[in-house]
Amino acid sequence: MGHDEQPLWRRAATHTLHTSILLKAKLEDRLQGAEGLLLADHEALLNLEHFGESLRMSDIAHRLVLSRGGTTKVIDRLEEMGYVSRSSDPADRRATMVGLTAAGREAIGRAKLVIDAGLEEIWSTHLTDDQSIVLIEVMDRVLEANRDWH
Amino acid sequence: MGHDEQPLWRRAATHTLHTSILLKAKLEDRLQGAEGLLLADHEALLNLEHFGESLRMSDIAHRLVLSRGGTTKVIDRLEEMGYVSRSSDPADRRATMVGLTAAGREAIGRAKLVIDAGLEEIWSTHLTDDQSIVLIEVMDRVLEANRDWH
DNA sequence: CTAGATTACTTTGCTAGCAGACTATACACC
DNA sequence: GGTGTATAGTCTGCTAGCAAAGTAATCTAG
Repeated sequence: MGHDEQPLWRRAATHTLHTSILLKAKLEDRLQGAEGLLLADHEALLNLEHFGESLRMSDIAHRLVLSRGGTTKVIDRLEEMGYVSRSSDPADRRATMVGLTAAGREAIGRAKLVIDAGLEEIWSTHLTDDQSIVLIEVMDRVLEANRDWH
Repeated sequence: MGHDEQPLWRRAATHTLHTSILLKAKLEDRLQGAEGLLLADHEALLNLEHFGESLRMSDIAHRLVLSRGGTTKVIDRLEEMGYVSRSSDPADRRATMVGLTAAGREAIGRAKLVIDAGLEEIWSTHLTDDQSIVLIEVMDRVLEANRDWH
């Protein structure tokens, strides 16, 4: 075994890919079990919380790196759960504004506990601060360099 | 902005998650465009290449961290493309052995070029060797600690 | 040797998300 | 104004993958 001659960055890339696919599944499983939310749902709620609580569909799509159709479905789900509400933008009647409801704000609070616990269990005991800093740097840089894709 | 008080490992975790979701999509898009293969297909082929070229379905499922049903579909696809062939294990007739065909071996060669080019474009210019080593260490450790899940 | 339990795989029904078509509104230029 | 073009969102198939039920072969007890 191990007659591979892979450059370091390639091994880093494949390890990162494998690990994060598994962990995404694990985290999503937790969140869905506890709150009936997908990670995409949670991200949408977080974005609404952070950015004015009233975003247009296309803004949400862009922030979630999701197709327009996918975003429609995410917001459909959240609206059905009573966590967000749609309203028409009077200034541009093509646009749909999405806002958090009170129930949505409560859901964020509960979800945050689940996510934190999950991430902590998965990651915290395995990461030193130095390693965390490297990860943040690298991921930021790579994300920025590839964000425009698609 | 940035009145967040998140611990470092949490930011590292979320950055890693976001980045790798995007990059998986980008890489898969390349591979599918060039060879009509999904990453799961490619992983299956690689596993067949590395481990004796004849694995049982359940071995493949385990290695790909995929459900049994999902594995059936992956192998269906690859068989239809002529890259693998199924045969019954004479020693245990419940089992299905999957083997690479010559065309499958060629496909691996072509896919490797696509994957390498994609990974290189995405990662190589952004990773120093030191950073790569940190990533490999961390991802290995985290994967190992969470592998048993599911 | 045969009844029940286990294992290996496939099939079926479901959900998430994409791509592309469609509708409605807004803008630009004549 | 009117006409062409771009944009916002939704709708309609389609695919990947899961979970759970179904089938077939093997093992274990008695």
